[in-house]
Amino acid sequence: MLFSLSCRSVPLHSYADIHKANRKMKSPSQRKAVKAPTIKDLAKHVGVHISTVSRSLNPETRNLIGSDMVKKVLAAADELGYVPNSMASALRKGQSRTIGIVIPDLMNPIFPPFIRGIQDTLEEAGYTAFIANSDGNKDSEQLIVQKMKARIVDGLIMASAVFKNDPAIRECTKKDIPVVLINRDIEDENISAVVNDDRHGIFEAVKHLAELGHTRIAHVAGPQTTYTGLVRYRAFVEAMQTGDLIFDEYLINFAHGYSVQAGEKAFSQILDQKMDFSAVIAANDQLALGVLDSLAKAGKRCPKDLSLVGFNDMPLVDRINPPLTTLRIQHYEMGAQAARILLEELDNPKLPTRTMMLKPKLMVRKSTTKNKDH
Amino acid sequence: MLFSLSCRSVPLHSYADIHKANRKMKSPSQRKAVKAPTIKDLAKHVGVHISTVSRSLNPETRNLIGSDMVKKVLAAADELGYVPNSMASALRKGQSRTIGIVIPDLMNPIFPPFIRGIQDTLEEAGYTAFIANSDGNKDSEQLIVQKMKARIVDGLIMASAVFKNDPAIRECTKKDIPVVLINRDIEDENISAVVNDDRHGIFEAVKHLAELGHTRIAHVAGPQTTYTGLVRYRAFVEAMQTGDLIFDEYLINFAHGYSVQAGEKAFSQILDQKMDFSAVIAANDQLALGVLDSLAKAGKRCPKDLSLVGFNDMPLVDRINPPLTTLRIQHYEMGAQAARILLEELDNPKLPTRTMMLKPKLMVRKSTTKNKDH
DNA sequence: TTGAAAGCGCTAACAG
DNA sequence: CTGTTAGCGCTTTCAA
Repeated sequence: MLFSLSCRSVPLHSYADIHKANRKMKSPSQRKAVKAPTIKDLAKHVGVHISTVSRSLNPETRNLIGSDMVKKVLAAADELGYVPNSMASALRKGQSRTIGIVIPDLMNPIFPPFIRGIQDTLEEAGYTAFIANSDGNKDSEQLIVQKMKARIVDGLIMASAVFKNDPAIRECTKKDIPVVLINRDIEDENISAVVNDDRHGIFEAVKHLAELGHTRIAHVAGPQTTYTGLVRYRAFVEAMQTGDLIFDEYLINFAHGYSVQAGEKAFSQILDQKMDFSAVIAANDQLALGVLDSLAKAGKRCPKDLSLVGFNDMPLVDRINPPLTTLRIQHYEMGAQAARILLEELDNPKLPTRTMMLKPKLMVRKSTTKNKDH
Repeated sequence: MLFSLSCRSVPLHSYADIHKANRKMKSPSQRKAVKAPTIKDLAKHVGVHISTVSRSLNPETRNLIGSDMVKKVLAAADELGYVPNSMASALRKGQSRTIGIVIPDLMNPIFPPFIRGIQDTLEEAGYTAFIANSDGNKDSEQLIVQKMKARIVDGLIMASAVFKNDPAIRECTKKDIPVVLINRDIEDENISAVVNDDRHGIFEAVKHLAELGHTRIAHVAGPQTTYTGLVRYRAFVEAMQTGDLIFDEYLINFAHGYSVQAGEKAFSQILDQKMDFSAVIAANDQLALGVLDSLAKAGKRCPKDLSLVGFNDMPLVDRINPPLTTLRIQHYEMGAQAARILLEELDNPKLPTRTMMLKPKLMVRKSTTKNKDH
């Protein structure tokens, strides 16, 4: 009953708090209905015991029952429109065939493909998912996990894991409910994860720019509190220190969030330094859009005055002006993999955890071009 | 220092930190399954009967219990980390505080805001949602509804209702489980719906173009098997037959789906007729993108040679080339309204059904301009 | 104000 | 092969 999976306001952790939050709940309605037939009705209709019906209905135990009996039961089920009550079954079996997905925000375009990948994979295994939005809030994330557990989810896929010391995750590992991280790896717990190979992506971007003759490359980094922000930043530094590139830490600035505005602000500050550089790699597409805005305000143009590479390949960035060179992440496939791993761990809890890394693909478009000063 | 520039209020995490954390990591075998405490454990811990605990926990029945008792129980619940098993409660109460959402495809960018609106509203009432994708398939939709009912959802919000004679919907009304339609109204059943005012939107678009001097306007219509496709088409015809506009049915062509490709094909066929027109309204943004592609292939340019209006205001269409004039739908608000209506019907099953219409807003951008031939 | 007891619908031993 | 029985964890009469 205490249920609300997405929480944006005040952090609430105690049991009492949860109930307080729900006090405005409406009173239950007595909906009169043609109440759904139960297994009992079915049994009566066929003239056998309910356990016979149960066994006939379950493919795993069907072999225990005479095939003509099975046929009769199935026919009756069809006739009455019987649908088993999965709550009852879940209660009895102690597993709900439900998993929880925690993401920061469904409206962020990178998440729908993740989720679709998860859902499609889960569905084949007869599982369903609850989706909750944490809005990047550590506290609400913890509350969500609590509520997910109330729903007795069999497992969890988290895309919003805070980088380190995530209490929500600890909560799960403690109770031994399997968790798979997606898009974020965490190193202080023993948990499986599916991540994009950010390092590879950044190296690809740098290589691409280097081949175009760029040597002085700036980086609008993401918040270093996020996995992607940190990993891409580190990869950038590493990549720039190889080959004939000129690494200059003053060409790096950190955005305060993954928004267009944050990108614009961060890049403006780089621009204000009046330093020499001919290309920039943004930690994601949103930031890249901000770079574009900042550039426009400075009266400069992309790619003529500056080459730009994004990260994510969000929908429509191939049609903006100029079409953005960026790294395409296998979002859907990552979701599917995460689901697969979770399913396996559900099946065999003693399985060792693993981290799977999928490579992104550089989509070369019009926002990058040869360095003319070269 | 540049680095500090990026800090939020949260501390930075470096790899060094992580390794440090790693070293003191517990071995995986230490993960013990501590099975969640039940109400029984709680009762034992406090030394009272489970029904006392149940009553103390539930705000509705809490008044029946001594306030010091309540306090003790709550404290114990907190201490043990007790989270009630909502399956058990659902089973007992015959109501799950869960609702189902059926959409064609989560990856279609118009749906996430719908869902977020629904989720946020539901959350306040202590409800959660299951989301299922029907991929526009009538059969899978019906299957989904069946599964949802197995999950004992208390109600349903459907965005994928086939326009007419939807068996899935009939199934629900038959069983008296409340349904709210979103983005699609249905005429042969008595069901509440929340829709965008498509007619208003099309009229706004036509008016806008008329004011720019366009008189011959084409329409790339959506599939007439969909609610939006049909309603927008009809509105277009109606709008064109008022004022000084020149209506010509040969300037209308129907796309076979809501995809870019379908839009391109449909518009190419209009173009092939070599007729005179200076503007086009596409039934949605995807189709509008197709129009842009078709136009480019024909060596013409927007808005110089043709003004274009889309529908939906998808993310980033304001940044494509040219920024698309389109109609912004209140997706999030529609979702919230649908949830509100469902909640009310859940609360009071005898409530008369209603249809709510939200007005879209014309976002004038660069894809429309004055008709120079005028 | 609290306790006892009866299930919600289903599954899984254990018998026959 | 099929029936009996005992719950899963919780809510809710009905008693006390």
